[in-house]
Amino acid sequence: MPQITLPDGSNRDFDSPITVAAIAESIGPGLAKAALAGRVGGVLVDTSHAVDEDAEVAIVTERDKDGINILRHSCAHLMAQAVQRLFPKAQVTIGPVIEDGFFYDFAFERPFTPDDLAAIEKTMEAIVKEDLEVERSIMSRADAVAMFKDMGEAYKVEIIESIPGNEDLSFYKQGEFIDLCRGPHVPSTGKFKAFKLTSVAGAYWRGDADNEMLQRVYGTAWASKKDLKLYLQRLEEAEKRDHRKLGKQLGLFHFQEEAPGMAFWHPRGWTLYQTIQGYMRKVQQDQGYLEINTPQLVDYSLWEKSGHAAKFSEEMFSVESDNRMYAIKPMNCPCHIQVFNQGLKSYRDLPLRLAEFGSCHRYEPSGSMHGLMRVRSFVQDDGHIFCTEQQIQSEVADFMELLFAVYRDFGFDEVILCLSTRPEKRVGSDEIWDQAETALKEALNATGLPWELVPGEGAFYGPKIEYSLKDCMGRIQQCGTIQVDFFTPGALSAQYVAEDSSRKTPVMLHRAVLGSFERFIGVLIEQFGGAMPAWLAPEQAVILNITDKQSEYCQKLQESMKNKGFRVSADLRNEKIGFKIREHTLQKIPYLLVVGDKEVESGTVAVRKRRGEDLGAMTFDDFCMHLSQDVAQFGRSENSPSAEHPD
RNA sequence: GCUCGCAUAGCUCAGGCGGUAGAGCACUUCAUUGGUAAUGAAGAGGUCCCCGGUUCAACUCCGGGUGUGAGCUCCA
Repeated sequence: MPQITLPDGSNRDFDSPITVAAIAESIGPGLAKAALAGRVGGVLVDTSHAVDEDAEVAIVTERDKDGINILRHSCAHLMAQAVQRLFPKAQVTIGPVIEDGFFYDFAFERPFTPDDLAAIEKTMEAIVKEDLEVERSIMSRADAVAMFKDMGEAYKVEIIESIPGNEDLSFYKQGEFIDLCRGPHVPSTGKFKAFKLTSVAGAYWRGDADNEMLQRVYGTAWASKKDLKLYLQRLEEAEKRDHRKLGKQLGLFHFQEEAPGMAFWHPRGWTLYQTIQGYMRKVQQDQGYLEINTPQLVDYSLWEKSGHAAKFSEEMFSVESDNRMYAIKPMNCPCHIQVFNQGLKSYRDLPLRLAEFGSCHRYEPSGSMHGLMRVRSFVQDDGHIFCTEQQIQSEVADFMELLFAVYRDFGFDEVILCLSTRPEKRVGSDEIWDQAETALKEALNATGLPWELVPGEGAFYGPKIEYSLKDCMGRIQQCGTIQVDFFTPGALSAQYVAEDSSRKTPVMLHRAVLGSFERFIGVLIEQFGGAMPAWLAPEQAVILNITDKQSEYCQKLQESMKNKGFRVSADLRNEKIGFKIREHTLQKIPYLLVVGDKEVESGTVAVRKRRGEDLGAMTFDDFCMHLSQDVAQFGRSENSPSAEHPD
């Protein structure tokens, strides 16, 4: 005699166990038709699920976020069915939901082509028209293995054999297609209204590069054609913010074949770069860092001692000269230890914070390179803090504070935090690891922000926190990091004299706020869609004359602003004002200063912002004041990307 | 590194089922001195990524390479 409580608090009594579908029917035929699944006591179930005791029940439809995800998950099954109709030899593997869509991995004798995708999509539409019922069933492991073996589905057999425990498994069948799946799923294949297959790519079985490569087909599914269209438009908009595209349009940098993965910075891009570096130099000085500089080329033996050669020799560029082997430095820490090792250090010298804008080269796999986000030549705002174990906690806390202040200045409010803890292969005692992991955890908890624990992914020498930002396509880009290192200082003989006169090995904290300048600038460009806030804009203002008559006055203004430290140019070409405004607006220059006879007479400039906002005429001094104030507030508040979104 | 796609003027892109190519913008010259997102006219500009092969003939077809895009793997 189940009593069902609906989300609005009302109760319904039923004489016997009742399915979610029947509950929906009892509420109304419209809801019954829209029902994709149910939520019983907070757990998602199929509409065919029978409720046999008192429970809170909600009907899940496409208006529910879970409903959309179920739709996407079922759409992956729909696609798998279509693939097997067209290509009976294709084997199914896994097909999960991802952000905005789904994918399914197939094992097939040849890769799928774009034409295949179109055919698969057509077959999917046909199956939707067939409106096949989706039936859930339970099978024992033995029966399931036998069935999939019989079907020639070797991967499914492997999946079942790798699932621990002995409980029965659930299956979903629609027409001739059956798949092992936890569910829930939509009640029938007629429920799909809008989907699209978006791309094919290779993907390793079980994510292991030693395994065979499968064919992964990506798709997206929505509650309506309109939602699908909006999604595709959103993608198009995001693509306009692509830093590679904007880098070209705004003349910031370029890449060319002769230097794969290495940027050529142009005047404007380099101005941006230098502005950021100058800012970081200042904030680090304020935090007690001492800036140093170390060689690009260092004898290979140092990398052997530090342990890097053993692990990364394939990814290091090397140079032979004078019968000596050098590596182009892939990181700065061994060099920083050399600086530390000069002269005898006392515990009184600790913590010693060394910083370097260190240029590094790494031979990244060709397929992993991506614009500025993943390059072979980059500069880190690198720093190494030499300290005692007791100082770890406060140093980590200070670093976190610095990092968040910097990110806020750049307009990043959303930072993804991950803690990677001890891996199986590691150095150092468990007590020291406990201490270091606790220090990092406490620093993370102190932020009050959510963070993710990634067990076993720490470096062999210590745990680490990674700070990531999202790019225009929602991909996660790791920028900042702090890592506790118990190993490298000892490996390179770093020591200090302790209070009791004994020699001790310092702990080293590797840390970077921005990480690679290249990657950070890539993310920054995408964050602002190229419309950099005034403090970062390579050109903060451009002065435009109406006719030749005002040229001299414009040049005087430009000179005066340059002397005040602003980045300003003058466009004195014989072009119409509308033409010039269009051009500099497209270049996303924050302020356009129009000067005609009126302005010359009154000593003013007519100020227009890049989004078209007209600030009217103001005296030249007032404008300089305005710009100073804008610069002073960095990327915060009114300069946030949402307030200053381009176009 | 792996899978699939792409590579044509400075940029963005057309094009031809094999007969050495085109637009818009940019550039140069001339005219125009015009008040808030494109003034007009003329001109110049290409080893159709590179190396092989097939062919009377290859930018086009085939093979290899390089770069690049999406994804996978990796990321000290």
